[in-house]
Amino acid sequence: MTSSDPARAKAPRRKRRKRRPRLPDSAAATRVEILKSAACAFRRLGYHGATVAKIAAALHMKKGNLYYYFRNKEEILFACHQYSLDRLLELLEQIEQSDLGPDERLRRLIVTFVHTILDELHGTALFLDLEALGPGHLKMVIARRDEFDRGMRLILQEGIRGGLFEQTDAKLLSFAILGAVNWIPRWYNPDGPASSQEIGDRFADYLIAGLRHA
Amino acid sequence: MTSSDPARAKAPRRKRRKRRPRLPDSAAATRVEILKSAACAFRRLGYHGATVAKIAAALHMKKGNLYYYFRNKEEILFACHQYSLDRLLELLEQIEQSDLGPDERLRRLIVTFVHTILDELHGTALFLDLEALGPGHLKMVIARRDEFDRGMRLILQEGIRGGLFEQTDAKLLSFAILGAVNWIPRWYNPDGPASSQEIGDRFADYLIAGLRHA
DNA sequence: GCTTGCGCTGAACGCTCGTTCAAACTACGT
DNA sequence: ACGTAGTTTGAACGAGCGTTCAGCGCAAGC
Repeated sequence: MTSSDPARAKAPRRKRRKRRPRLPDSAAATRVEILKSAACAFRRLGYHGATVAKIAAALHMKKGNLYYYFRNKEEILFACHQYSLDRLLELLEQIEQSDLGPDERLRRLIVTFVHTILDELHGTALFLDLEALGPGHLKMVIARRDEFDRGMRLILQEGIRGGLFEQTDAKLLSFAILGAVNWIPRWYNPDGPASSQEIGDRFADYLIAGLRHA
Repeated sequence: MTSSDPARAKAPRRKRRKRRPRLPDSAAATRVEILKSAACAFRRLGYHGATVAKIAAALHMKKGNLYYYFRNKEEILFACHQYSLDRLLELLEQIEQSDLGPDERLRRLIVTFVHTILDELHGTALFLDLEALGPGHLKMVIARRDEFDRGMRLILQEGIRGGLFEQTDAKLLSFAILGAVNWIPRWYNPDGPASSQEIGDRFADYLIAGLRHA
């Protein structure tokens, strides 16, 4: 017996949601498979360029079947973002609870960020195709993205206040770092000479060196 | 009989080109207006998300009129890339012909790059929506992009060889720099606190500082 | 006033895509 | 063997898109 269904009572906040099919647990693995295929297609072709038929074909499915697992295409995109943000915020929290110094925090953040994006998310650049999200989903994703931004900025400010880093605008710095990292999927080639570990290390070297006092 | 008759016999090399409308000179200004509107829409919505109707509406036109100036949507995208690459390669050549040192070369490249992208191209991130280009156009754009890449890498290698910059992989460095810069349009707000000049300066400070010897 | 050609429009066309759904298939408990 | 719940499919639909084109307004030249 399923225990009491939450949020069934009223929920006057939102428009009446269509009933969710309520999939069994065995479907979870397939859902993730779809997410990976979708993320890959979104990255290569953009949200509107990637058709549901292509996303399904990469898994040897027909497109109709995707609607057994997701309500629509936009929900797939949203789920991709949630999946990525889960990993990244989890990483951030780990670092915040550690007792490392600002430079070591930043290094771990960059190295693991690169590793996560390249190896686990198959090159899903973060913060992509945001405009295709519906207003409600967009708000959620932006809120969590800002949370990550803020965490990174805190590390930078900590380093600046402690005199470890040069005194500059932490906001611009964080944009520069995130830009360099988020751009990686555009040129990364898994069969190329540089491994994800190596890229993460070199990027961390470079991006942290620029912060230090001359 | 496999001779290559360039005129009309069979022309197996290229598909038969449709007649080019050959517009009068007065149309050149409107063409650029369309390019700017299109670039803006492509950036915000992606190539497939930006409809020709929206591109036209921003100029108070109807979509049919765009086909008086361009053969199709893909040609508009291609023209956007050519326009950007013209500016950027022009900038690169200016720098190469100067007698500045590697660090000053790189500074000028970054500062002017940022300024050009933000103020002149209205945030057209370079190398965007490449997958939407036809094979022929794609080849041209990639060739010119590589030319720019190579120019930047040369500056870096020059600095490394001269002992001014730390010894690392120039390719990865150039990717990091281009990523940081190309990501700017994603967060830049023209009405925000930071001007394009200021952003260019701070980015150049940071990105060059990371190269110097410790 | 008439012609000419540029700039532009409205309507129409195919085509592709997202989405729906009834039916079919599969694996398993009884 | 049968029923049932989980999963997949094929076909169909409607909307929206890129593209075409005949034709209209209009300004300049004769």
